[in-house]
Amino acid sequence: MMRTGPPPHAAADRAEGRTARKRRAILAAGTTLFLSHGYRGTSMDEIAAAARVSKQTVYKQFADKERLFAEIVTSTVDEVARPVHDEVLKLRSSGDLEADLRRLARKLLRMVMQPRILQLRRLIIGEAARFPQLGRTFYEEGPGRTIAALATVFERLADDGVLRPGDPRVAAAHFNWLVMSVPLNRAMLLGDDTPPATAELNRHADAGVRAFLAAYARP
Amino acid sequence: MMRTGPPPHAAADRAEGRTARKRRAILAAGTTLFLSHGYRGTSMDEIAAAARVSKQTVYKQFADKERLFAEIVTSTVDEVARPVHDEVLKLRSSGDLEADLRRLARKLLRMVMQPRILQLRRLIIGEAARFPQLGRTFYEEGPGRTIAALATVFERLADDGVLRPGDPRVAAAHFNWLVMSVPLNRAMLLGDDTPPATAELNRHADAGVRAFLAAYARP
Amino acid sequence: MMRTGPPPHAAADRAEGRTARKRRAILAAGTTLFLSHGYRGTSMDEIAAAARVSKQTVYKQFADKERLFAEIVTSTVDEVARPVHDEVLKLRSSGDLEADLRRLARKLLRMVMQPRILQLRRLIIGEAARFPQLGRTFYEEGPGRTIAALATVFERLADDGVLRPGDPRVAAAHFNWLVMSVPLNRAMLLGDDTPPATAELNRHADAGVRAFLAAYARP
Amino acid sequence: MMRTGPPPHAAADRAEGRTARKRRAILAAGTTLFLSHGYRGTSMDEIAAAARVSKQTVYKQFADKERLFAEIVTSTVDEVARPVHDEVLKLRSSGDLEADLRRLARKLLRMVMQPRILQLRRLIIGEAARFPQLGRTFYEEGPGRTIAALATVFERLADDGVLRPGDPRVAAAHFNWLVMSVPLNRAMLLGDDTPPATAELNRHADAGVRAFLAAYARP
DNA sequence: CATGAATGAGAATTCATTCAT
DNA sequence: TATGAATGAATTCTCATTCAT
Repeated sequence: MMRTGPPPHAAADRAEGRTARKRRAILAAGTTLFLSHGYRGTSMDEIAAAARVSKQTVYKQFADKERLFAEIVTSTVDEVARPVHDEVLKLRSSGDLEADLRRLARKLLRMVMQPRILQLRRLIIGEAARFPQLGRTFYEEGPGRTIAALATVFERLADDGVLRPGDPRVAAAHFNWLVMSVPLNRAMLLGDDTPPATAELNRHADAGVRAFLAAYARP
Repeated sequence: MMRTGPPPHAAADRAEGRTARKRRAILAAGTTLFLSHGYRGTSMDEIAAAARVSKQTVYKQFADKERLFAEIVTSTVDEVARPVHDEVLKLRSSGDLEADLRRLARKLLRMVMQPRILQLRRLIIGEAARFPQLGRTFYEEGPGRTIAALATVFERLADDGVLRPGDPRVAAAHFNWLVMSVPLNRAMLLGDDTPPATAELNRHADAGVRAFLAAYARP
Repeated sequence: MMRTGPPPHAAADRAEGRTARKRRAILAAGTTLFLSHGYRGTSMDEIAAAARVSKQTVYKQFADKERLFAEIVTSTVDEVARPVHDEVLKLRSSGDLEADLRRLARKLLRMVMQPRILQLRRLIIGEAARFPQLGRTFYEEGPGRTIAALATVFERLADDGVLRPGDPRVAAAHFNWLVMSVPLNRAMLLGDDTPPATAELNRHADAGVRAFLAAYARP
Repeated sequence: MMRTGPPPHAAADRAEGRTARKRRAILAAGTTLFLSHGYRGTSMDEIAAAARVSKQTVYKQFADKERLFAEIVTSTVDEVARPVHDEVLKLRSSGDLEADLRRLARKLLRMVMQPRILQLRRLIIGEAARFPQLGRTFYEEGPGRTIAALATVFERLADDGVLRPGDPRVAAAHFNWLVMSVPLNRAMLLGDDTPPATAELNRHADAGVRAFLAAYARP
């Protein structure tokens, strides 16, 4: 938001900004509505009204509902996947592996259990038949990327003799799902997006890490 | 409703049977359609047509679409959950724990990855916001029940010194998701319901069992 | 309209008749509207309203607008083409060829210049790009059939030495268009469907016949 | 419109030229679109987009869609009618009347069967109810003018004893339609604008001329 | 009781035309 | 003057549900 350099002409800025601003408003309104009422449960009328924009403007910016949906989902995936992945990349061995993994697991779990991500996951799963590409994108940018990054780390730890030898991708996947599966599946199915108490999430994370280390750490 | 004269048993039976048959036809048609096109993607017209029944008949049997949907999902959950649970109950220690768990894991995974169950899970997740009760039912009759049954078994195994002591419900949940999470999450998101080759599923099951035993078996 | 034979059950008749009656009302309303405002100039709403029928009923009977249009045009073509063709078939040599042809020409021209047929032809030509099949049908059932029937007659007349030898289909086409082209093209383009006075039409018909005989009759 | 200061000729010229160029672009785009999709099948948006011009510019130049359409059709009629009429005017008796008429007939028929003219005729006929004036213009500048010019020629030929005496306008109309009707009506109805092979057109033209001469030439 | 029709609303999308910048 | 947004209605088609026969 901080501008360095010469300020552009005010008029041009306002002119160019208006379209962009409307576009962003449409995306924001659509995101909220799609996430909470699903693809078919959201009408283009509602989106236009929520964005305080005419229906024509919506259709001028996005060819049709499918494409608006795809764009919204894709960009939301990007938006929510990035911080998760960043967290994985921050993993550094400090000597105390359990503490490190526990910190990571807690962080990841808390992120993944955010209402927005739960809704997004539910939305994508519910529309996977109609929009398989979106599911693929979510998988690759989400769990796929996390597991791949963890695998790289675990491979080094195995080389260093900290973890047992074996396919690091299997270990990574097991780590990921040991930490997340219990609360995540529960949330997916129960439709309750208010995140559980941090303490509870931590318990799940810690239990997962404990099982993971018992299975994969060098004795 | 009042019958005068001798009720011809055969006729009454046939009459009642016809109603029941139509009811079943509606449920069957609705199941197929809801599973493949979702709640909003399926119209009452389509269901009536597919069941070769008039719309009035549908509305005579089921108050409205929501109730028809709920009944269909509930009974489908029952139908698919029972064999899974039966499988868990068959678990008996034969002395070779790894072989026993492996057999169970393979069996469970193959069941859970059936197209019908994948579709059902997706349907329920996608509609969890509108029909939270259905998600709860699915959870309780599905993973919840499996994990609870496993927990009972694992508790005994811990008492017998075969498994390490600890909360058996955590162990059961970890077992369940170690076996299923990788292929299940992939299938949920990729929207591909053609089940993976048995060999591949077996690999996932076996890897899950191996990790589970490494983590939870008494050394 | 006269009924011979046993009158059907009143109830069944009324019941079966209702759907058929509505269907006919839709076709009638659609015919009028399409003929006078064209395909795009007529809305399904208008048709339903004019037929005093709900939109649903229209869509239950006809899958979509295109198919309703095709059905209407096809059946109107049948309806208007039959009497024209019947007229051609009535042609009999009475010894006075000129009188026979003149009578036929006048009859045909008067029929072809009926407002309904002019409108139909205009409608089909205007939509020929979108509905080429309809144009083909009109051509085959209309001019095509007339010319083919005339060709058969002319062939016999040539064999009898009344007409000059030569391709009878060319002679038939020339007869047809010599009689019709002048008033027909004028009407097509001027958009005026009030038929010219009979006297004027007769002049066109007679002039066409005269030219035809001068060209094709044995001297 | 009032210019103050020294008018930079170049700039003014460029400015005026730009407007004119845009106007021509709009006309060109509209012509293509109207000819191929009809009046109602073409939107002002499409025209503006195809002309690479803003919608405002279109409305600045043409009051509304009807007027734009009328202008386009009128000018297209002018454009396509002129060469046809020029051809008629070139008719000179070379002593061999049949050869002269045959050459003219072939030329005329080939012109009239150009895709652009077929489309234009279809467009005008299809919209004759809404835009009768356009049909009148087309008729007068097209067949009307051709026939009138031919009539002048035929009158002289009759005076010279080459053609039989009689109303030269009737002879001219018969000539015109004997040559054109068969392929033209076929094309109008079948909606196929790819012109028939020249050889086929020539056959139609020659057959028309032959019949015309048999009917109208002095023996 | 079951069929077809009706209802009344709402979906996505498009249109011609006009403001506002 | 020209651009994008807005308007406001219309179009095709579908839906869940309810009468009427």
